[in-house]
Amino acid sequence: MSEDKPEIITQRYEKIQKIRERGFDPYFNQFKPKNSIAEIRTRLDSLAKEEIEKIEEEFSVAGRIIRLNFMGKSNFLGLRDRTGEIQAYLNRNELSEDKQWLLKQLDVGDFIGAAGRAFRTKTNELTIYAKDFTLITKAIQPLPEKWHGLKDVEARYRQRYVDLIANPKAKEIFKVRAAAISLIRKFLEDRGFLELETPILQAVPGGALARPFVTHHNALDINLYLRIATELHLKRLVVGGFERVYEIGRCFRNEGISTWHNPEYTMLEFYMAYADYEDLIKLNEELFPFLLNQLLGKLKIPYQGAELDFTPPFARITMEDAVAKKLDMSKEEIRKGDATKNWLRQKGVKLFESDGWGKALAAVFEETVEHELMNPTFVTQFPIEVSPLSRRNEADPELADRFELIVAGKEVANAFSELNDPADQRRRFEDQAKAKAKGDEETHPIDDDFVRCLEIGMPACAGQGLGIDRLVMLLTDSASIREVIPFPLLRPE
RNA sequence: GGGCUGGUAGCUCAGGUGGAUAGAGCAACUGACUUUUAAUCAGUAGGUCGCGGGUUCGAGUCCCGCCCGGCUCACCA
Repeated sequence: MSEDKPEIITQRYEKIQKIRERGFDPYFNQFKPKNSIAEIRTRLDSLAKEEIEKIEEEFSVAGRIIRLNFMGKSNFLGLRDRTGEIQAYLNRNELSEDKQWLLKQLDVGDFIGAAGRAFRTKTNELTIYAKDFTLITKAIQPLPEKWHGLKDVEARYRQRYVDLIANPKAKEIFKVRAAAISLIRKFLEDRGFLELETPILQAVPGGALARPFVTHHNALDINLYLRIATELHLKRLVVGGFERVYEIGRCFRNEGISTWHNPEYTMLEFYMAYADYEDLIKLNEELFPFLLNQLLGKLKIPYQGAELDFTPPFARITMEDAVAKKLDMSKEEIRKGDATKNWLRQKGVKLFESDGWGKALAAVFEETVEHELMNPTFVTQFPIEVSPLSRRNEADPELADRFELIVAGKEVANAFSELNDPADQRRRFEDQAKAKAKGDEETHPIDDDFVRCLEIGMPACAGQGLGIDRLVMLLTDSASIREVIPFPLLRPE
């Protein structure tokens, strides 16, 4: 309560003092509401004025005051709990002298409890006719302006608790997020998948190509990495006998921040024995329609001014065909690699000495085709060179039985038939090490235990990673990943 | 890191070419009001104009540097 605080804050602290002096507790915790607001609305919303007046039952609600209309003896308070909003009515003449005084101390943002019969006002608004009220929590900070809300993007993320109160859309996004994750669990568990948790702190950060965060364990005096993927541990569980296993968990990548990248993000990975990547294509064509129907009730959804059509089957194209068509190159030219590398050099894309035709193809794809694919599209048959954990295509060992699901120009899922030949896996790791030695900054580290694990024997298997945050962006028409993460990473204040 | 763009009251925003005490709405404070719901009416108060320099008789406004954002490119799942 120093002099430099805004006047309004000082006033509120003084108010709290006065409330205490008058014998009220500004942080009272013994009010137990009997009813949720949604429950009351479900019962009474459809009833007419006369029908409601016949109901003698008293309802008791608690919530945050989101609106105050005090007009002399008649006082209306808009209340919001986790389930909805309802209005309470208080007549000053029916309150004790102390409560009349306390009523005048209330501000938007406070929590109160109130009980009474229901009625409809003359404007037909369902209202709780409260004969008394209880102050539950006094708020100090005023809430943002009532009809513009909190607009300042930085303030919205830094003080998400205010954003959630002031902007209904923000709250809605996180409800959709929670519902989507819940439905994904149901979808997988209905198909016999088991959810297990694998280490976040890892000695070897594998399962993807990305720069990790480093941390240190004091007792063991070793450096550990925050996981960049769950892949290798989940496959270890498949080897151990969990033939259908998944994890929804946080992954961490020490890379740039953008509207599609947050340093920590949530990924679903699942692995399915006796399946191949074609089976996963079918599974995705069930999963996405399931989610969309449950959450939005339709398969064509708006996204940033465009329309995304999730009606299965989704489009399919091989990476080579896509690039060959886009740049008017023959597949033979792509396999030689010179044409794609030249194209990349012309575009100013950095190439490493170790890069082969596969890296070049993948880079060209990302430069040209990827961002143009709006409707969900399976891009299949990735080069082995960029797929160190994927099974080789039987007909063409230069390619992996792999696909990425691209939506709105962004990768939403990545899946493949899993490599389970330990000798091949060791060679792939060694190739990665060679590329690293030649200067490639992003390679997969050698994981000897994982090779040993494959020697124990992993059944034929397919697995997939799916970015939950990006999925929620699509479901909620959000332009930035920060909108769908409650507390996105920001520079400290 | 580059480009563009922003930071003015608790919140949302105004403040051509530099000019006198920096404005509005909401929120707040005082009062009126027995069915309001963007309540209304009368009155009051609230500001290191992101920070630091500079130019000028005079800077919210112009110049330089810095801090913190947003979009975008680069980088990257």
